[in-house]
Amino acid sequence: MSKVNLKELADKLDVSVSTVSKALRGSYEIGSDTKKKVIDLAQKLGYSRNPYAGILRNQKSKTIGLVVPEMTNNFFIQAISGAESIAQEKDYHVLIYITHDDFNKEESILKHLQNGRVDGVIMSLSATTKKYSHLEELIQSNIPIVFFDRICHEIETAKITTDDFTSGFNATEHLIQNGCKDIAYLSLSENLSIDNKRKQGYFEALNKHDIKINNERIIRCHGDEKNNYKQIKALLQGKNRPDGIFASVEKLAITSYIVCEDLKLKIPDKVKIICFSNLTTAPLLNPSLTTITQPAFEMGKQAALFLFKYLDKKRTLIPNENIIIKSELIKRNSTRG
Amino acid sequence: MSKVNLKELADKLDVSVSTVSKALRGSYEIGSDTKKKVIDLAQKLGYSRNPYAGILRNQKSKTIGLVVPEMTNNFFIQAISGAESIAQEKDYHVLIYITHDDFNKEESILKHLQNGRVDGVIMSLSATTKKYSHLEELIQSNIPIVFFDRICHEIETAKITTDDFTSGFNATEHLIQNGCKDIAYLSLSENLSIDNKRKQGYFEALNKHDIKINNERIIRCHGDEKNNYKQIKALLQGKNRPDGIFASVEKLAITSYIVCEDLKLKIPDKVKIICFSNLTTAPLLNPSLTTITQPAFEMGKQAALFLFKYLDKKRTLIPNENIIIKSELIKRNSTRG
DNA sequence: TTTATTTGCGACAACGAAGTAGTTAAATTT
DNA sequence: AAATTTAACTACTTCGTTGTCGCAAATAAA
Repeated sequence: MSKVNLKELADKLDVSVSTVSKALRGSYEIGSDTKKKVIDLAQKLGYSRNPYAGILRNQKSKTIGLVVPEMTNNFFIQAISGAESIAQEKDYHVLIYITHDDFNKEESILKHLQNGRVDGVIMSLSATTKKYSHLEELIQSNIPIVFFDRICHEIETAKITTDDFTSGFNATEHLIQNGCKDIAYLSLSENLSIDNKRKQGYFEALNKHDIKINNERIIRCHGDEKNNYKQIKALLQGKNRPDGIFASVEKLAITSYIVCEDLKLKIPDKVKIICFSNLTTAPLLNPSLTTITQPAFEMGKQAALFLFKYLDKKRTLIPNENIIIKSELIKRNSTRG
Repeated sequence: MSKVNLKELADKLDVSVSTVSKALRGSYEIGSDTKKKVIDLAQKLGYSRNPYAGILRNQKSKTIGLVVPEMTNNFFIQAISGAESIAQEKDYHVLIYITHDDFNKEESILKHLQNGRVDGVIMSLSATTKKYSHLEELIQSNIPIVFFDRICHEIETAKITTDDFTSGFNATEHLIQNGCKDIAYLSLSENLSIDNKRKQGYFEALNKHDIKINNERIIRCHGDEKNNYKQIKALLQGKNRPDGIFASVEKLAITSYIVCEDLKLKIPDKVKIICFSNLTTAPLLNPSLTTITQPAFEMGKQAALFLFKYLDKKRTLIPNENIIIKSELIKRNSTRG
């Protein structure tokens, strides 16, 4: 820790600690020559305010917590960057916590945050989260939460999402329009509202085009990488494999690509693939991947802006609000008709 | 902030604040029945320790700062994850700061960290950093730094890198062995030791195979995306274009792919590409990308372990130490001979 | 029984900054 | 010249927690 504090400055200048403190924050109570002396010495000795003393005094940590399920997903990286950019502007610090899609970890992290380490939280739910009492407890501890992407409907606050239903619909319709008649949906978790909305969009599109819904085409990819690989392989190697895949998240599309390569299934000839993704290399894949690209950076930014809006007001209860930012369907070769 | 504190518990139980404090931390000084009463009430009222009071008292923030140039690079993401995993184990919190490869931002971030907000820093230098006084100042403020990847030789501390020289050599030799006679090196920044080492390895390999070094083949890709695109395009569209590209970082390889697509240059027939990269989609690119894959997660972990080793000892001066973790050359189609 | 020792707890002083409520002295008004 | 205001500064408390020291009562040793 840096050692020079107000008292040291005060002693050296033969003034009181209060005077130094006030001089440094430019109080009108201090004469301009004293002010100058203080500021000069502070500069010279490299004084720098101890943040924790101020936090204790003011009960504001100037820190927000970012709780995300994983970092190995471009969506979250970009969202984090978006939130971080706003935090830097507002002179806030960002603590990052990763739940690894594990409910217990999520719970323990939120419990850790209850004690005021952060002024507010921006978060995206873990895929295994079904109970929300830990979220309610946090809010009851006067720490506001703003959700983005994997939101929690049950909690009253601001929620930033993309148009999951519409995008799910569009993605599915895009496959249909390119000739798919039998489309599988790769689901990440039934616990997640975004997954359900995307699936609803998928159902709706099938309905519109008079394609019968086949529950066997809903693949629940809840497990780890290996497990997902197995499931997708099982899906694709059967005699009556689907001719289209709609992956609800990036990593499932990647796994599908790998399965197709291993099974020597040509994309898009034998099977077409579309997915929600923010992969920068999507255009460079073999074949280039058709994606629904979410406004991740913007979502992170918006989440931060909403949080700060209420932190500034010192309001802890954020009223319900659903902010929806549109995704974009980018057609590439993996769905070419 | 949560409102129940030690005093409230003490009042309710008719004991002193000290007793409550000690009971909660399981001190031997407190009788077991008192202890139980305190713990039960704390539980019931949802007491949770104010971290900042403790930090102020103990002069330990239990927080480390992670300063990285960017997040849009899988290497850093994985390294961050590695460091974060150790921090979670050690019950430390992680503050993340992004310099965006901007020296001024890096300087201002480090200045912010001088006041003891963090107990230590793990960092990777910005590409535009040439002066190191801000780093020295941080250490003089008793905040230890551990470097990883983009290290600073001028500062005495632990440094985690990969075998950049050898990997650079191997990468270049791999291109040569697959038939390349004229290899360009895409450099990120002359300020970075890793870049220079990789380049030295490149030189060495050229020497070994009696290929004359041509300074025009060192492409300084210092600018933004667009600029890099322009430079790489200029490199590849001339009549005497190189037949191999060694990109020192991931994003330059991506840009090279895009340029090749735009110029209709077949990889690897017309030009072979290899690069340092931790891209998960490298095997799925068109063509699959030969990479030198760095042990990013492990490097982050090691950096954290070294930092904690000295934080535990309360030692602020970390002696010079170079930890080198080997990278792996993964041969794929972009360099097929 | 007297003297040590242990047990169980409380009072109090940090930690560093900030701000309230004084307290002088000088400047201004009456 | 007395009364009032203002300028410039200081003392002290607070934030919540920790830990040292001290103190009494209970227990053990002499």
